[in-house]
Amino acid sequence: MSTAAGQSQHEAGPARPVRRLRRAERREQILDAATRAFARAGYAATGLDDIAAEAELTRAMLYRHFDSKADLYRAVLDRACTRLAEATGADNFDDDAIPALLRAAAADPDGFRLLFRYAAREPDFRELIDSITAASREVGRRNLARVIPEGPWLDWAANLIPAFTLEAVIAWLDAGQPDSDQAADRITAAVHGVMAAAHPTP
Amino acid sequence: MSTAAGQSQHEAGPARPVRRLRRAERREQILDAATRAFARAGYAATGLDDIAAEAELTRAMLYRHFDSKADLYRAVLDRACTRLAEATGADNFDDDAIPALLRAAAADPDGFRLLFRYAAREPDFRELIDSITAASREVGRRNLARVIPEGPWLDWAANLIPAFTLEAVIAWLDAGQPDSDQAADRITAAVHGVMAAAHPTP
DNA sequence: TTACATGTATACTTTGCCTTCTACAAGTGG
DNA sequence: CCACTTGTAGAAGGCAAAGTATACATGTAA
Repeated sequence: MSTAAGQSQHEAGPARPVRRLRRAERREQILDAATRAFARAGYAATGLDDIAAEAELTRAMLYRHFDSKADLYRAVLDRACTRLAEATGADNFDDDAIPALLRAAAADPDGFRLLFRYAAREPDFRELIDSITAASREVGRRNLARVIPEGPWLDWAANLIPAFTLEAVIAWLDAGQPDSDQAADRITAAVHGVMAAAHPTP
Repeated sequence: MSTAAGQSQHEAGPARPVRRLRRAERREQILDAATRAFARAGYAATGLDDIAAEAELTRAMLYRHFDSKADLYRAVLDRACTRLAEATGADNFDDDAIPALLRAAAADPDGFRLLFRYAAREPDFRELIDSITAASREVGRRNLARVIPEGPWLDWAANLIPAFTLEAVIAWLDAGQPDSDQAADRITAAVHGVMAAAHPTP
């Protein structure tokens, strides 16, 4: 029976026809799946089996596209960083900064969450997004330095405001991305509120 | 030479006299060290060797006090939760909530950071602090429900405000814990700023 | 001084998961 | 038809870190 005419896999069900993709497309599809999988639990807590399952492939295929788990993760993070940079543009924190962030987050929610909820806290990979976070902190600090004197409170505000902005964007994703124009207004207002509170005294 | 009269350890240096503690105290000291070690990189990225080194003990001793790495981690988190609950009191988010949070964070900075920077994102242990975060979200939601209509924006604000408060406290720890009274004022003001921004229209 | 709790030191086993390898099946294009 | 690519299936291999075991040293208290 089983050795008769070679049936595809395990003779289960109506024999799904096996999706074939060309190399470059499969690579992208794997990156998509890996982004989703990693975004659920971070690097360490995500096994290659989870990723393979998410991509509906075997583990072996992952190794035909990436040298190692770390390599795959780096590729995922790199792509997410690139997309983020593209979607936000080289905009140096002018008034369009927050709408740009929202666009970026909406364009790649899993990548966004992965970058800022997990990768930012993973010692081995933090460096990959440090350029971004360091830049935003620096810009924030320069803006704040006009109204807050040098000292621990400036440090506090300069760290807090970018972190808060990201939290607000992620909370917006979690809330189902309602009305992005309104979201931009609310987040902008909230950031101003935090900045006002960061002042020493009125 | 080396086999002469049994010298304590490896004949290195002036033979540190070996700190002996009674079981309960050693346990606490291990929990302290483990809290510091885990607070640097989270559960997965911290080895038992890191903890042993931090505690200035051998790995073997860790197993005389805890059954496993997971058991040790749970003990660390439990203690941090307990301390947090004690330091904040059962105060249901009245005006003293933020000063209480600052007191708690100052009393156990490593535990505080560990709970909210790492444990909150670790699938296997998230449950241990969920009672806390869920409660704070719920209280926040009830307060907000008076000024924000039911819907995604209420969800957004109810998630964001507790997260923001914690970020603000951690940023205060990172900034060197300057003047906790002023910190309470600024964070309270900032929270109000965020709440104001969360309203639909002025 | 004897018994025990606390500690060091180090070698060993186990386990989980990444990683590699082999064998085979089936679409695709020249 | 044939070479090539893309795919499955599953068995080993290998390694790092968790966990176990044994032997010995030394304060402390009955």
